[in-house]
Amino acid sequence: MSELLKISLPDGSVREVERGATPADVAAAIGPGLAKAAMAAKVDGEVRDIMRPFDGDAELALITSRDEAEALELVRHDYAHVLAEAVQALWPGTQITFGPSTEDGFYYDVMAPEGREPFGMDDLPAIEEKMREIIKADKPLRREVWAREKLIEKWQAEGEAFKAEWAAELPENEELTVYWSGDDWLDMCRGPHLASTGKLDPQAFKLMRVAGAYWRGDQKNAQLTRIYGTGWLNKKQLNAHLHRLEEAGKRDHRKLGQEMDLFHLQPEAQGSVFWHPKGYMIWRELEAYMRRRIDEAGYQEVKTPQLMDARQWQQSGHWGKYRENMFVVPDEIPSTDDDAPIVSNDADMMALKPMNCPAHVLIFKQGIKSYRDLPVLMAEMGCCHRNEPHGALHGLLRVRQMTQDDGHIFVREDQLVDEVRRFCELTDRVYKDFGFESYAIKLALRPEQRFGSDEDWDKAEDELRNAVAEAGMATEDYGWEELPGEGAFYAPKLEWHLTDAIGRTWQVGTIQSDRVLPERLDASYVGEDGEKHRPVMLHRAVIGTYERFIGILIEHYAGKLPLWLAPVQAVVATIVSDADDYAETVAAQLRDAGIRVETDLRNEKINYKVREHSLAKVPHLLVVGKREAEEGTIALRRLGSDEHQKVMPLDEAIAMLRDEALAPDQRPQS
RNA sequence: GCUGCUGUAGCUCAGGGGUAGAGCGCACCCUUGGUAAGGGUGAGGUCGAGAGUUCAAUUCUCUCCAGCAGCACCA
Repeated sequence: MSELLKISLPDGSVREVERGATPADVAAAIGPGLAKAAMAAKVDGEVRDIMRPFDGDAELALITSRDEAEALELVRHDYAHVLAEAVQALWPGTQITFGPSTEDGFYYDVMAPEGREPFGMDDLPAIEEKMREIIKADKPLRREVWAREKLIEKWQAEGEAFKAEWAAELPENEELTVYWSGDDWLDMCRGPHLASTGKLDPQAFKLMRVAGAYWRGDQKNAQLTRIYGTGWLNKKQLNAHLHRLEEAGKRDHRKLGQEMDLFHLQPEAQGSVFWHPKGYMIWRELEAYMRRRIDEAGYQEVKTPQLMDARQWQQSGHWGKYRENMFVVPDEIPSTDDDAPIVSNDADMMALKPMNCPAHVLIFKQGIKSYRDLPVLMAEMGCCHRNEPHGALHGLLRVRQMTQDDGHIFVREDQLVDEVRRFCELTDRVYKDFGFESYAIKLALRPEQRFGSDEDWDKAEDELRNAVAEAGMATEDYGWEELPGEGAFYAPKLEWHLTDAIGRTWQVGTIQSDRVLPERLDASYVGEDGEKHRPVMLHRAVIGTYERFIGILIEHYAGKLPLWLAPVQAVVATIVSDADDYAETVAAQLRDAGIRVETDLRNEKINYKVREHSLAKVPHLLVVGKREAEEGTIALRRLGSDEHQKVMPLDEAIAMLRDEALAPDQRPQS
């Protein structure tokens, strides 16, 4: 057997190296520049330490900072380890658990020593300082394979209960590795890592915040302190990231909602929105648009009760599986006697609806349905209440009173896939109308807590999978992914996700195929054979809820809503008070043409008015002075336009604005 | 719900054991100005709520409430 190994490089060349050689040796043989730049190695497609010897002949690609995705992943993982080492150096007795890289940085979950409070923001500067020390010490990171028993023993001896538990539970066939940092600290880790801590840039990371996180993501377990950081290849990248965060903060719908006077929230109605006139105008336009879209798609709109008796919710199954999230109301006249309880202990219960589905089944059940009547497409702008945990509430994106663009499609088995596919097309059309060029579709599979047989779930999951495939959307372009355990208790879900200003994704659209509820509420139709059959019920929403969707729209457009959605579409601003009468005329004519217009006749300079309305994100500013009043023109200034103004006859301006203010579905097809 | 941070004028924020400040906004006055802040005067605050320590608390301590970030949960 030859002692020389054949290492093929990306350029096709092959180098021979001694057994025991490492990718670092190859890099050094190629040139000192590469030796310095090489961070890790891709050996037969697997990213490995640059100091780890080859196992045999291999294909090798060296990873440098030019392979940005891989390089970032490596440094972030290393920052996480340095973070853990720093925390233990500062506070001996701290337990360490788990610390991966993330989208833009890293975190490490730790448990403060017994008797010490969880780490807080005040501790971060000291940790950062210690991390810099460790980086500057340029400690070699050395990989070793350990026997499981030895590893568990070590963790137990050091009081690392979490690590010990984890080491014991790693799969039998997995090789357990540790990484030494210098000679005095080690962590159990699969790797890979850089050759030494000194490869990190001490100025390219920043600890961002601390938060609680449950051990293994389970609320029943101990809560650890998660220390988050952002980490980059160099300081320039770090600063660019911090700048991006700042910019994203400016798009926050809560901030814009206040600045633009769209809505507010207050403690007396936690999680429920006070829509101001301007914010509600967006809602009205959105609702009108959705009505046109669902009319066109063949839905019939209904309206169903807010309050229903607990018995109804018991029958639908919500009482058993969803009660924690429901607002329950006693069905009793409240006592006005100061000495008596407001309601008796055994009052009958009602509940505000958390979903519209049971009520829609009740409508479906009125009268007898023939197989010819199916599919029945029922829609409701359904206002629902869900008793969400306080910590979950988030502006418009997570509320307790929400209005869904809900709908239920009752189908025969043979119609199911086709209807799901049609729905995929509807969502695509709607999202594109709002300029969402990319979104993600995910399939949430059966959860642990569920109704129905495994066969039904197999079938339901397959149907959704197939429908998306038929629509051509089960691809990477659509972020296609399956999420085990994430489905609703009654059905698997297809989910459509959009992204907010700082990159968090939110579910908006969904469709779920459900055989449970029609069964529980005994919905049926008469088939061709004259027998009773169960319809399948598709629960679906396109924009999800008006609250969330408007929140996402505000962030998506950074407040600069397209003309058709803008609450104030135009402002007529005067330069001199002599033009006041003319400005009123202009505004009146625009109003007659259906444009939402305001006048600004204040005793202020035009500069001031331009600035103010620009900041208020009014799409069009119509400036009128003496000249325009005499000539019957206006000077139009568009928000965000480079050209300053365009003087045009009033008629022309009105016709133009009227055309531009049409919703996407009302525009002539080009 | 859990962990951490925060709560001072309509908004953004400074301050600090002895009853409170700025800028913007608002009101009034002067100014009629041609495309991103003209000038002046003035009004406006139980310093999130409650309790404790103190001669004295907006400031220190505790409890609660709310907001923010994350976790868990979810549209």
